[in-house]
Amino acid sequence: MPKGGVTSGDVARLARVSQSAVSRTFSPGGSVSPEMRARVLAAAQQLGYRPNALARAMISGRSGLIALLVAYLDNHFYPQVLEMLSRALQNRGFQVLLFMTDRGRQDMVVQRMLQYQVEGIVMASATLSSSLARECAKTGTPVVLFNRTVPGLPVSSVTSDNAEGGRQVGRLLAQAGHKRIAFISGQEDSSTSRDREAGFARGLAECGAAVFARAVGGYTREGAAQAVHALFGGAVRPDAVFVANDHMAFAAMDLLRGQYGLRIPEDVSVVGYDDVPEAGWAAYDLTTVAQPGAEMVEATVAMLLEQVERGEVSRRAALLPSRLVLRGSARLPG
Amino acid sequence: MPKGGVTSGDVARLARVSQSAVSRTFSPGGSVSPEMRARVLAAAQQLGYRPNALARAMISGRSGLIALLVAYLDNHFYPQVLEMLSRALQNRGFQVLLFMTDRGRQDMVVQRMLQYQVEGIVMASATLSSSLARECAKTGTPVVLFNRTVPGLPVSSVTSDNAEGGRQVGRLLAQAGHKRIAFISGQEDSSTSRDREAGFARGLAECGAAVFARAVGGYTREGAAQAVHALFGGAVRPDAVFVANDHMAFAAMDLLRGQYGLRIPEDVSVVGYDDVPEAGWAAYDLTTVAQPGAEMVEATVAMLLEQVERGEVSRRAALLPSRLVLRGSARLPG
DNA sequence: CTTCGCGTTGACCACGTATGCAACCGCAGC
DNA sequence: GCTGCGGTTGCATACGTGGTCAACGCGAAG
Repeated sequence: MPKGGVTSGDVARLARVSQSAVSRTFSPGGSVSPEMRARVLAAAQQLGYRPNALARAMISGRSGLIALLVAYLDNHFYPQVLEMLSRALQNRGFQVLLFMTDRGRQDMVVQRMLQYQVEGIVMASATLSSSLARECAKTGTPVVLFNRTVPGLPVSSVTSDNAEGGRQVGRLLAQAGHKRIAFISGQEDSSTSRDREAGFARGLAECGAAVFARAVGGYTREGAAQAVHALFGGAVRPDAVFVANDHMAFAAMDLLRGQYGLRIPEDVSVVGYDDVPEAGWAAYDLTTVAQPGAEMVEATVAMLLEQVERGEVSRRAALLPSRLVLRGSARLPG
Repeated sequence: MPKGGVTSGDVARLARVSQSAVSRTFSPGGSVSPEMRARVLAAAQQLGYRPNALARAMISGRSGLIALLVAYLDNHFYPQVLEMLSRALQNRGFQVLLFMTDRGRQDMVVQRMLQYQVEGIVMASATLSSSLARECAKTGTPVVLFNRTVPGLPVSSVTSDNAEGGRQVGRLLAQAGHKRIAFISGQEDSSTSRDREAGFARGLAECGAAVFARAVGGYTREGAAQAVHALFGGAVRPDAVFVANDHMAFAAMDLLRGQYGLRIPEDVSVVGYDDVPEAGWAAYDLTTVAQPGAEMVEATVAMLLEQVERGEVSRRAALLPSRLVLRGSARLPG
């Protein structure tokens, strides 16, 4: 029962070479003659040697670990992103250390990440306090906010153009002739929700329209349900709703059709945001704004790894274009 | 620019104590006098000291890392599991190292996990070759298969009672008076799909019925669509379908309603498996078999950590009860 | 006053690997 | 034949921490 402990020394002894030779054989760019390399590899193969990544990280100062912080996976945009991010980092030789925010203990989580000497941090659907950002900057650990911005922090961010996406939705609904256009927000303090709403209002204004009513959905199904009740429980109902993300839009559609007996889009148009896979499913067929998930992931990885390679944190922001996807849940202009 | 390098030695120098004292202060159970502990903590606070988890792992032989291997996150059962597993392990002081299977390079992935000295491995929706299983056993790394079994391997597994779940579905559909009951399988080589199908056939047989037709769905939406075409493209159509998981069932329902113009459950009953959140959404309202995700996660964590604590791998299997959830997508008996 | 014992502390080594440095070898140029 | 040089190799050290062991101080018991 060798408790997993075959070391470079063991390989060296079997191959009758020095431990340095083994190390050089497994480090790219090491100066090793072909015959020695062959002997070392043969011995390593025989013993089932595997370099200890932790020891390597200690001496080289490069752990190869990237921390990934996620708040929740209910919104299916994030599992998609998680999968793509993980694959991309894996292909570039990095490992993903996954953290789920435990509300309130967010600072603890970041401490744990730094204890593990992660080389970079990606925060998706999670906020970073300014004190934590400073702490990361002090240790030289680059941070990239995914799908979120926090002005004034020494961290980078990758987002899609939420304002422009919202604006296009506003123009679409106004030009389709809707008269009472409502908005269901996400979390009020999130930059995505604010930007989408601001763009939405601008798009409406450009067409001489304005927001008829608004309610807070908080990015949850329950919140969306309450928002729908608030907007549709009164005497005069909206004839169109822009919901801050698809996840809430599905809840809203279920409720509008099931409980309020409304037809979509005949009685009310519904537009979402994200273009998660379910938006394309026949049961919802949701008109929405597509976030360029793949491009956002690619930008995140590029931005993060560039800082890792250069060894210094910088503060950049990538803003990727979003795209309106017309489906059947909203009336079309003309 | 102190490149993140404040060590226990730095703290010791500032507090005018030995490095051992700092180590003892941060190791639970260390013999330290109150005043020394206070001085050390003050110095650590002042310098922003954070113990290096990698160095600690090297000397203690306990990395605190658990590898989590996932194949895909399209099926929303897995994001849920991922979130719960991650939270549970996090709360017990372990960190999750996430890996996505890159088809074909699965052995490489396991090698990487072992290089990082993970203390345990959870494989969800991913298979383990027998050679890899032996390699893990050799290093003393416990492995738990989640929602999958592979007989004959020296690894543990946690599943729900797929056979019993399938049996209940069989009885339900037979007793509801359906005459042409079809089945859409998942991946043919997966234990979940095989068990569900076997139980399903048994449940039907108990009521004097039998499977009318079957097709392979492969656990993907595309595969499910092809299966639906295969089953419903002919002259005589099934009047009930048991789909091996919810993810495919949604695709089937979309197609049956949209393309075949069938009403659910009046023209055809549809039953799924997993009880993912969308199954409860009004647009689908899917009768399905609930897998006890929370309990499965709890069992996985308990089983894995028990082996980690005891320091030896064992081969156990947990089989948790599943529960039929009656909703509106299938006719009821009587 | 001596001795014993307990609680605390520090010097030292180990974990497994990467790397600077010196030593070594062989070969070409003079 | 001697010198110099490029390519290899081994020795020793460092990374940051946990644990072992001996030393130390101090109070209590004899």
